[in-house]
Amino acid sequence: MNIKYINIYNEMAAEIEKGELIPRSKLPSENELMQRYDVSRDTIRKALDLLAKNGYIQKIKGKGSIVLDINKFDFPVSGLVSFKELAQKMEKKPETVLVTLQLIKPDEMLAEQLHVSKNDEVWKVIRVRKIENENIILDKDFINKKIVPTLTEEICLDSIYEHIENTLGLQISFAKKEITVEKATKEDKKHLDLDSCNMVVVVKNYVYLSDATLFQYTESRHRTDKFRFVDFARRSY
Amino acid sequence: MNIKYINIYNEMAAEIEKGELIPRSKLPSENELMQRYDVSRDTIRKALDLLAKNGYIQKIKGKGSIVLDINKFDFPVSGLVSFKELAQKMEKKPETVLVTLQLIKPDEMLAEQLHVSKNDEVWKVIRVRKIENENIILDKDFINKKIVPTLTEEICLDSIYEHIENTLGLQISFAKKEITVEKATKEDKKHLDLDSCNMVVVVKNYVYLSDATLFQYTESRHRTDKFRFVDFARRSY
DNA sequence: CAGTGGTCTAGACCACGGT
DNA sequence: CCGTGGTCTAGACCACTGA
Repeated sequence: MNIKYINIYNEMAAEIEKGELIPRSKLPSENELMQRYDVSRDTIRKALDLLAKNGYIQKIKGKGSIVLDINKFDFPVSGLVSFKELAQKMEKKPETVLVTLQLIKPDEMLAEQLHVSKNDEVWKVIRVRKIENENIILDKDFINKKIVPTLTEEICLDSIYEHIENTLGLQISFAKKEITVEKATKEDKKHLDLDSCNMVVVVKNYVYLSDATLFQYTESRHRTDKFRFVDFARRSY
Repeated sequence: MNIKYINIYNEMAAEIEKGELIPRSKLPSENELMQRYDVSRDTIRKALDLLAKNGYIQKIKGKGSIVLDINKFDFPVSGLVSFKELAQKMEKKPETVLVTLQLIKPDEMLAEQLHVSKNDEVWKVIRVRKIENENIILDKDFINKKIVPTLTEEICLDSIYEHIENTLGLQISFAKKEITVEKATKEDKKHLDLDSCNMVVVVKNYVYLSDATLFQYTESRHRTDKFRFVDFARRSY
């Protein structure tokens, strides 16, 4: 990227994560940062706004910006502590099993959820996520075939997102999530190692590209004891 | 507020919510909006950035901004569908029962969570939220007495937040949330109408003021069947 | 090509905190 | 009082879209 304020953001975010900028200490003032990076104040402000939005710093009028303690925060990063991150934190190797990969005609409900007609084709991908040989998460993905024409077993076992962004050059832009707790279905019981309680946490995810087209609907069904969602939220009028 | 871009944001957000700006249609261009509101482009862009951040619109380079369908989105607003909002959507009268209101000395864990010393005093507030005569949510609040010196039964039954913002003039700025599913404790069973499963959704909330001081730790324990969390998330580098 | 949004600049004035 | 961040302006150039 050749965008100055994003470069500055990334540099400063890295410094905070590495602990080079000490939590609770003051950041250099905007004027100082202007000189240090040799950019205009507006550019510095854009970088600082990004840092603030993502929970790295807090700006206080008349005083300055202070570094927040991201470790005490148990860092949110992406909102959802995804399967990969979860596995990394537990220092265990994640494993993915592909259960289903097929093209289907959507039923009425799915057609509405994906904003496609009943005659369009949709990829249906079902994967089981394992940690320490236990089946923890059941991922059900539905992807508009018009947007992603081909999908292979390798892509599904690796990362569908990477394929979309890197190979197809599409930009994932925003998503709407919904989290509920539901009774486990027969499908859940079949694929997951559930405890006696038979409840699952269901994360429904509608994912949009940068041109606002909906391209994927995902349902992620988690074992309750392994589920954790962390969120950093700023007030916004 | 006398801040132009926030006024413009509020006006446009209201138009979208009322349906005066039609979903999937194009917004006027930034140039047009500059003239319409008689402000600079930067001001318009700040308003549009806020709209984008909160899921009202999507900006597309080279094309324009389009209005997103917030109804299809089942609108997130504040992230967490709080007790009040939940009750409003169900068109039922919410009811709050105050179980505990006292000053305590924090134990080690709480002292760390609230960043206070063991000799400081902390308000402990426990409330039960009822809908249709069922006990749905158990709210446990711990508030730094240094920041909120007085707390009465009336305030707890109304809204602690309103008291803090309106009466004390403090600004709530950001929060960190964590959502997990846990086995119900004796306290949960005592106060909530649980089903056979005895699980609760636990929402832990660390709330900060605009000067980055932590002033409240809240634990909200929900009956699983009445819990729902909605989130709109934009990608941010 | 013209129009759009994205980035960047330089300068102005304000409200706030602390001296 | 000065230094801080917050708001606002005017103008410039770029990359992208679509005719």
